[in-house]
Amino acid sequence: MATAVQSTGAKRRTASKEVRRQQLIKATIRCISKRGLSETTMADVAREAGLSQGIINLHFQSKEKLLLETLRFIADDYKAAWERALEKAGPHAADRIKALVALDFSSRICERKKLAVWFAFWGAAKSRPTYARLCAERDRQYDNKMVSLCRELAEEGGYDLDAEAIARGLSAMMEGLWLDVLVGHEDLDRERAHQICLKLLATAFPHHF
Amino acid sequence: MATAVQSTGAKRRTASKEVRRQQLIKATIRCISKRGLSETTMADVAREAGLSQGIINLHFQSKEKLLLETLRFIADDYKAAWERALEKAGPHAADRIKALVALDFSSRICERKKLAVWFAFWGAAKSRPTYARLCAERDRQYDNKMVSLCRELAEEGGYDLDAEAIARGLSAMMEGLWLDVLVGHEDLDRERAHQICLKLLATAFPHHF
DNA sequence: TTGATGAATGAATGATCATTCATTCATTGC
DNA sequence: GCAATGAATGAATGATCATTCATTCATCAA
Repeated sequence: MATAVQSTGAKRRTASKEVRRQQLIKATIRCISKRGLSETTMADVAREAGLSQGIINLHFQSKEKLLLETLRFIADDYKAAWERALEKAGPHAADRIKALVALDFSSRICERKKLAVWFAFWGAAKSRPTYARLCAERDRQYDNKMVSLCRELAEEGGYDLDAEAIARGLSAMMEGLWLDVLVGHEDLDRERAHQICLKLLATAFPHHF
Repeated sequence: MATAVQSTGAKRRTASKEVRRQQLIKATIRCISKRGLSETTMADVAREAGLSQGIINLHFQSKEKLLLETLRFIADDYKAAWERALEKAGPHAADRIKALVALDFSSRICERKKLAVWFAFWGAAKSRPTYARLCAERDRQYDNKMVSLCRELAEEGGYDLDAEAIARGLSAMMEGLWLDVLVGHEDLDRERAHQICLKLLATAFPHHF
């Protein structure tokens, strides 16, 4: 049985499971960012993907599972992005922190479309333990990395401060700035938000930023 | 025509418009924090308030209007709380900033029930311009106050830093920490979150914190 | 006491939506 | 070609929900 992934873009009416699932998840992201999480219907997603009504239940069994897979997808996407950013960055802790901050305000990550999806899920997290678990896991891995980088920099630079507090504060600040970018604040664009984070780093690690 | 507000707690079957509206808004907050925004039905709210099906349409015309009034209510409540906190605080900028930060992590404001409501609305904001406008307005007033306090402190203390960046960064950090408190992070409670903010202030304004 | 006013009820209505499934269609191995 | 396999369709179903409104009930002024 051939489960090989078909090359995209073909006009085949049938495609492999994996191709269809990706296609539907991406359509879901577009719908959520346009309409919101609860206003997104199965029919919307199917139409957005150019497919028929029943297709989602065929591939995901239920709407709930589609939404979960969508959350998993953007979480994995984000994780892959920061891991790649760390690979590209130099070996020095300061550069690595700089790379993570720059990534969070890059056009690839900090676009209103994607932010809308994150906050849609965060907003539903309290009453959906499954979402909360996934989101918490994402945060945990990222925060751990940030904490260890800040510790490294503090030690290496001879700074006397609570590195864990700085790291967690920085992570939180970035999420808060995302919210500000999303919710309005015409005077707060990605550039300015990025600057604000660098200012925090400059007061904490004056020799390095 | 008597529009006087009835004393609360009475067992009268009928009550003034204002009393009923408050009662329904508070029931809505409880429902949203339990069930989530979109999972909250009119029947849920009416039941939670101990009243009948049709009551909400009688007092608010539509579900949409009920939700809007609920958002307006918690925004006003928050604003009143920080204005009161400022009145109680001393005249010095450092004390006033300290009071605002303490408030955000007080049990009265930083409880998962209320945070859940805030994030439910923020999560829907992208696709509901009316929510976004209300939320943005809340932030704008608060941020302005915080910026002017940080400027004052910077000047008074002879600090050489971008006071606006510190202020906006601090506001954002508090929102981000709320999210972390809400979404999981067993190791992050209100106390620890409060500490983290104070650490930021201590690195920015070392003579005052 | 009575009649008028308006608050409150809850059964009925109709709209929206997730889900199902009988059927159609494309692909592949023989 | 010719099954056989499984992807895709979309009309039909049933559940959930906001909203309506005819009716009941409480209050108060005369």
